[in-house]
Amino acid sequence: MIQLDLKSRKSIYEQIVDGFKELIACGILKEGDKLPSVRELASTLTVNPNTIQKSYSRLESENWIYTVSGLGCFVAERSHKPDPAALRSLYSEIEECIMQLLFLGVTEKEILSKLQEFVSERGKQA
Amino acid sequence: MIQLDLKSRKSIYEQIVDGFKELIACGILKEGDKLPSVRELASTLTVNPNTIQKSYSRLESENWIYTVSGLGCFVAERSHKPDPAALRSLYSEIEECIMQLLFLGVTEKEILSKLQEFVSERGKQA
Amino acid sequence: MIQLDLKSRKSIYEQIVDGFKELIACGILKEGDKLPSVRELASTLTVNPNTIQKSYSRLESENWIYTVSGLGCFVAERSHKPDPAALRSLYSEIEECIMQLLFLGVTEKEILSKLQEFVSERGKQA
Amino acid sequence: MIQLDLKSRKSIYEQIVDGFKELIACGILKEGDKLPSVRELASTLTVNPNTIQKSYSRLESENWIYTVSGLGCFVAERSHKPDPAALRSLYSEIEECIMQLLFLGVTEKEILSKLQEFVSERGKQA
DNA sequence: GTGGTCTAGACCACT
DNA sequence: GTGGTCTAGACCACA
Repeated sequence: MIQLDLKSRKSIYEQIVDGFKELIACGILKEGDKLPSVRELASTLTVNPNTIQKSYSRLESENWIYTVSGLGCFVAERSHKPDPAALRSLYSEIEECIMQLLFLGVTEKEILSKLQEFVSERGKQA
Repeated sequence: MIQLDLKSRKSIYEQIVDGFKELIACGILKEGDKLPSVRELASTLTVNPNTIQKSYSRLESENWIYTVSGLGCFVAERSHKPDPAALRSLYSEIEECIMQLLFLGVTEKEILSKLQEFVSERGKQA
Repeated sequence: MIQLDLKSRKSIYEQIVDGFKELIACGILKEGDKLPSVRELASTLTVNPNTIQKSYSRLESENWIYTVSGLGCFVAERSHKPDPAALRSLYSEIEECIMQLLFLGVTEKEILSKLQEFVSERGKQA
Repeated sequence: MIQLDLKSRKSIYEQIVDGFKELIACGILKEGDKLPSVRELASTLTVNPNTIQKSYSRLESENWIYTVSGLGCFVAERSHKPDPAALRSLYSEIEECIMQLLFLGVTEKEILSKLQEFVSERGKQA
């Protein structure tokens, strides 16, 4: 379900957080679905339970999942009043990537067509 | 020239790296321009020279600048054979951001218009 | 009668405890009224009976209800010699909240008007 | 600076979080002040550094402090656009306390005078 | 069984 | 020196 890359500069818990965000955003995990238990995921990823725990509590504090203690963690409902700070941070991350693409010599046209492709592809899934 | 934000989650050295990337990508710093010396920038930003040094090494290893020992650091020429791995990584980072924006409820239209704005803005400068 | 919110950070048993405290404090449940049986409430709320049992024990230990074995749980009489330690703890909890509200930029006036509203609203019900 | 009560039902890290919130809200710690280092506080409170770390990262995610990695943690500036969810949660906590005070037999008048006292006292400090 | 907290002790990146 | 991450292993409260 989630692929870890130990060589990555991203920390393990961050990879897990981003992995779940992706699964949720893609619709593979839907509202109300149960996430694997902390211990279970820890053993499948051969990672310490504390690390999973950290990932889950981060996801919870960012409102991607909610926790029912004693039962497990579940995908939260899609917020319709997104945190503006989160949006700003996502946009600025994209902006920086675009800047670097342009510098690396990719043409405006190429970038735009690729981006449109992403948006329409993902848009369908949602 | 470069604005540091201590409250940012980004480390200082990373902010400096990204700051220079932006200056170069924007065309404010052009091919062959000399960067400030390590000591000079360190005192301007009231930052440890080691931190500046680290930023410069990183920029050099990513081929944004080159070092002439004894003279200083200079902006490298814009590559026209971009590293395909770098491109892929940039695109996938953007893709993930887009996916999250869509999940957060931003419409395809909104995203696309914002992206076009970024691209054309940056495109002019370069 | 009692609304559970699984997404709440509060544990289920705590929500039940607080729910009954509210019903009693509001006067909806009056002195001597019988609470639903453990089994009954468990099935209404689709919750494990152990959880209900725990809530009831907690309410009893805090003197909100009393148990007649074989008959059920009943609302206790309103104490007129409140435990001073309990009062102190409640006041200090309020004090801390007020302090945080002030820090968050809410004006004294706003806070006071809101508090008066709470008190008079609750006061009527009791 | 911070008093731990091991008997409290509050977890240690939560007591530390609330302790710092209080110090900041009271004005004892002002904007830009440095918090004790993780290791230092850990040894003064004879608590594991991880526990302090958790407290600090919680305070950071709630925007009470900001972190400069390699330098330390500092009190953030007072937000003027408070998180409405935070306000709601503070108000509802107060409301519940008031409800219980009323049930315990404290009169409306007593409560209100006590609350006014709190507000005006704290208001002066800020 | 679930999540949550805590300790002990290690290692890394950044300043 | 600073904070941040990770492991190993324990214990608790809740369902």
